[in-house]
Amino acid sequence: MPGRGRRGYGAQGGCRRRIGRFLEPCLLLLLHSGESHGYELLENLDRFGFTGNPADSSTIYRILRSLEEKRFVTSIWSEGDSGPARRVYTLTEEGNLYLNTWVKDLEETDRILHSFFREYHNHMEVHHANDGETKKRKE
Amino acid sequence: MPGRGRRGYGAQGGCRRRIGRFLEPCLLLLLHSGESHGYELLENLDRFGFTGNPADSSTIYRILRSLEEKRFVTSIWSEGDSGPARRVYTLTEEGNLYLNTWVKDLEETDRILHSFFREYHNHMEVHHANDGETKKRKE
DNA sequence: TCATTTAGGTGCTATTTGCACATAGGTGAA
DNA sequence: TTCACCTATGTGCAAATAGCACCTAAATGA
Repeated sequence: MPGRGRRGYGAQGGCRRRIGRFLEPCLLLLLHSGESHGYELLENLDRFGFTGNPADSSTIYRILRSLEEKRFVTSIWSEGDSGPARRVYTLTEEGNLYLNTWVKDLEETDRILHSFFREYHNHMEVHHANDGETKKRKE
Repeated sequence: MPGRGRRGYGAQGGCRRRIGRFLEPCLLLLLHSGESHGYELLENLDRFGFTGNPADSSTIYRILRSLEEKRFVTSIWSEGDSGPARRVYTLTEEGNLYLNTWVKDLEETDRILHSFFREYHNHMEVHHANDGETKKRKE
């Protein structure tokens, strides 16, 4: 394999395939259903089957701000009929496209994850089969 | 919901469920098959269905060192019959247990990922159905 | 001799995240 | 009316992670 230890790696930008920032697509999907604000989104994240709490509220607010910087959402302040003012976010057309690329990326992540499970179970099957043989030989 | 925006979140350590450091379980699994060194492990990572290259070599070497710090692997220098010396890693019993907890964690990640897909396809189905109705009304 | 392969590493920087904490309006009970 | 609590949005800081550029060095072969 040519010069693998040195540099290069194809200059495609490396392998960023992981579920860091996984909350981002969750928020985008929630916003696809209609505009909402941070605190409400935080509560609705429960739907995504996180065990326990999905994230710190600061993370949610920061992700929403970064989405706005990237023009994937817009926001306006809204004086509600009760409680303090809310920053209400709306998904943009670009945000919708971004959600689609996230989904494709997560499908790829899913494939990689399952190839790990395949390797794991395959190996463990053989491993345990060998265990059995060892036991047989010992008998 | 009580004081969700403030602090707390159960003090269980938050939600770290993601595939950051996903290479770690891959390396552990490879080492479960038998001792190996960094460069060889790098080549064998291909098995895990990464599209393109899995990672920078520096990442691999650093993960292996951190695994050793945590006593999940041990290493010795080995003067091979060809090429420069290699640092050969061996999985420990603790490392084996750590691999098992990784697998459980990844299975949970898989569940969360699929609950996202379920939400997504569910929502998009309804969304497109509504599109259809809108079109009908326009006709 | 000299480029290349094999092998293992360091330094720097950007990003992400969790935790603690700040701020502030609204609501209801004592 | 005071005070606790809920709703709502944020900042500051530290640790972990990862990519990229770069360094070192032995072996190999043209």
